[in-house]
Amino acid sequence: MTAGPEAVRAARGEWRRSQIVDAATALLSTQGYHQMSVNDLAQEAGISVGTVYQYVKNKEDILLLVMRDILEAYRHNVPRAMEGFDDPLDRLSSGFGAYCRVVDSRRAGTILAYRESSTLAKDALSEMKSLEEETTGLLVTCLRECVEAGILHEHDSDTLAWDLTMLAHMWSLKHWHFGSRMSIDEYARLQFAVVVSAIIHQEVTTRYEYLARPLHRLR
Amino acid sequence: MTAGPEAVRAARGEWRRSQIVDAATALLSTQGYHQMSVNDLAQEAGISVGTVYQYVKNKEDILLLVMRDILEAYRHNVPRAMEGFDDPLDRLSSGFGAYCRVVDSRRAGTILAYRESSTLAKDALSEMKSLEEETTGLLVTCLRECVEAGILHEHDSDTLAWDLTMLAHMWSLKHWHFGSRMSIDEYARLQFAVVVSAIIHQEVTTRYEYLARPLHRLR
Amino acid sequence: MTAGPEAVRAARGEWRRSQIVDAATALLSTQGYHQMSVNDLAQEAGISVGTVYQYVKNKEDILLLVMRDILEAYRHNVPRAMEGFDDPLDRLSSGFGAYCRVVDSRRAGTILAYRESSTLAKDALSEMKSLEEETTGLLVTCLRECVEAGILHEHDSDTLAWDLTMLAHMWSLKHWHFGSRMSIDEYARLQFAVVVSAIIHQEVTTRYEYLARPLHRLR
Amino acid sequence: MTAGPEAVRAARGEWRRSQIVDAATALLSTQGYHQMSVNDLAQEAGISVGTVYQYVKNKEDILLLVMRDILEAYRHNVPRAMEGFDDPLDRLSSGFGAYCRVVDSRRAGTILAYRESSTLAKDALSEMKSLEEETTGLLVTCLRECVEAGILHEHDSDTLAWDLTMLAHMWSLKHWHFGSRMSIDEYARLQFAVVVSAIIHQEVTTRYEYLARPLHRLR
DNA sequence: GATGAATGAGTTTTCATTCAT
DNA sequence: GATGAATGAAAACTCATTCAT
Repeated sequence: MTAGPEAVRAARGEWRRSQIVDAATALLSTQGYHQMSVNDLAQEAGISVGTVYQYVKNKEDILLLVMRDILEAYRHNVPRAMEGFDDPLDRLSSGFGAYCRVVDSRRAGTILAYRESSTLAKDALSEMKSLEEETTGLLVTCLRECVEAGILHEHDSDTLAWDLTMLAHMWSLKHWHFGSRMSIDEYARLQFAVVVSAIIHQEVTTRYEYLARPLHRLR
Repeated sequence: MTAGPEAVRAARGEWRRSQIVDAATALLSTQGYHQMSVNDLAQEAGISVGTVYQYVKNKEDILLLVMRDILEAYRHNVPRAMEGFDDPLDRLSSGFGAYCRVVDSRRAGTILAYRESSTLAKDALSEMKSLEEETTGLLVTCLRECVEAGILHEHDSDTLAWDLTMLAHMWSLKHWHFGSRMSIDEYARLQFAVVVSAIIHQEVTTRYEYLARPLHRLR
Repeated sequence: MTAGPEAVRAARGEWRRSQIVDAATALLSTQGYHQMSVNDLAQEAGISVGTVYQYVKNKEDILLLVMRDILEAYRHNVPRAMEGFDDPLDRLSSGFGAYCRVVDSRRAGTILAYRESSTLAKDALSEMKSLEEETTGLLVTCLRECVEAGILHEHDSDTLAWDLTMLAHMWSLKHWHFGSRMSIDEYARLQFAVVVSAIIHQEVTTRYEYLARPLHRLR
Repeated sequence: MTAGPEAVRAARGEWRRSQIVDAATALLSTQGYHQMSVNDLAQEAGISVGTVYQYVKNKEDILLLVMRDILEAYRHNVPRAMEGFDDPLDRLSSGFGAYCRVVDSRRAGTILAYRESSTLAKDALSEMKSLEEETTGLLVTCLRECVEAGILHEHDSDTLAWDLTMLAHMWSLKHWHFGSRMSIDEYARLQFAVVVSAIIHQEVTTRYEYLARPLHRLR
């Protein structure tokens, strides 16, 4: 069962592109996008400039590849982590935890997304935004379900979903502060508790203590 | 009482530098630091390139000037807003509000700080970090005082202070989302409530309802 | 009578080279030599770059092939058109007509010869020049025969032969002007009349009216 | 009477641009446009690349400058040479002579116009064409006046004007042939005679023998 | 002190050519 | 013989910085 030549080509393309993404991520974490020359990138990736341009349209395309890689990781891991939970707050917690773990696994890339999104052309930027909104949308939905289930108070779900997202990103953005003080799982649990305890119904706090235990009892 | 020639020089320097900061801020809000050429900047400022370089060592120096301008605004406005309150939670609320208003008044600059910090040289970067920590430190102190006063539960004050800072910055970072939905004052009040209601003592909620009213009653 | 393997190889070579010339001619008519990449050429020819380089030393070689193709067409068609005429002016007219028709059939190539001759290396250039002089030489000879036959006045045959050549090329070079106004045969007849009527003996004008009818009676 | 700073700037611009045109003409006469790198050009002109780009938008702009220089020379010299003649055939002769002398003075540029016109963008090309047509138009008008004055037979003035133009250009295009055999003035007289004697009225040939002496009596 | 023309190192991108499969 | 991915030298162009006026 031999694969056709297009399959081979596609596979090589994937491989090359991942080489490029890896090298770019490595370089971009220590320097800015503008500081990184394509020649440097090629060297880091162990290939020639010409080869880079065989798999990438522009330098901007490299950025796009890196950012798409992160956003795709969200899009893949977050929904998967939310499957199989009947309780909406459990679901939310699991989703947020997954989100944080993706952030942790691509810290450089997350920072990049903040730093360089203005570099992207109009349509690339809106592609990125809609990918981001897709994942945030899952959190919004889940928050609404918690309200319907009587777990959380009526509130501005949009804002709180963005708060969760932002606090997850903060793990990257302020990693120089948090990295040495706690693990990503502790961080996720802590920040989840901050947001949720602000809106949880008094009556169910005990039931969900394992998720959103009052902060003063977390440690 | 004539000022010496050095005083004249210093004053002119101040003036020129503020011209430069203003022009840079204007340009940087629509384009990145790397997209902004020093020629553009000079034109925007209405002076010549040569003059720019008379008051600035580098292009990086311009960035530094702009960022320092913001951080100085924090350093000046936040403490001033915290003066004259006996109650530590009132003080915290007022400080956070001031912080948010500075963020609002220099939205472009705030984004800049995230985008371009990697551009800065080592020592410039740590100067910026220590300026930022100085202001965050005020919030940390205040949170501790709230704990001592029995208003807030014992908690990780560092983390929560950074949460407050981060959520303030979020007004800039996600302004495309929030800008059209609420005013900066509503935003400040909302986010303050989120963080504080997570750790406020049950017994004092009523007393501080004007500050940290449960979210479901905020609107 | 089986052909030896070298014969097979030579035949394949011919075929490949003609593929290349055809593709090159097609591309060169819409874009310049420098704008045409060897990859484009290979694609147009339906073969791979590697194969192109198996039958061609350089990119310049491709240019040479195309130009040689035109000059060979002159070398082949012009003498053939001049065969079988007793009268030297008839012969000249037929030769010039054939020359014009070759120009018309390879308009792109003719322009190319003007555009890109500076691209050719020294020896390639002189090869081209001597091929061109070979054909022009036929016209020179014929003009001289006309003089000997008492049809044309004594004149500078070299110059007039080049005039004829140049005016033939002009059909390509200014095709945007002439293309829509007359056919190639009308054009050939017109220009032939211009040159010949300048030197024809008064006494024979009537005899040759079918060839070099005074311009004012041409239409 | 001091000139304003804009005047100074404009003058410098003129000077720089003429430096660039001169250097470009020199290089382009020995190599093609594509072979000429902007770095080479700058070196030849004795200035830096940066300076070149301060006075020129693109590399294509350089080509444009060179070609415009020639076409402007036609536009200036040809009408001037045609002034002050009552007789239209005298006028035509003088205009053609001037045209040929411009060709001679910018031989490299004339070849360039043939070689590189396809390199120009659409609108630049049509600017060039209309400049060329402007000058050719003068010849067309003059030919028509000769017809009206009963000097020349009714004929296709457009075609003959282009023939004159083409034959003038030929002095550049085939200079390797003609350059060593005659002067530009002899050449102009010869080619003028070729074209005109094809259409001159029998009755006036004697009158204009100084202009269009039958070719067999030219030498 | 102010100006802005000049500089040239450095960046992105292309493409002729090679060579392992 | 045929393929086409890989190469890297070379080109156009930019822009931070300097310095003569």
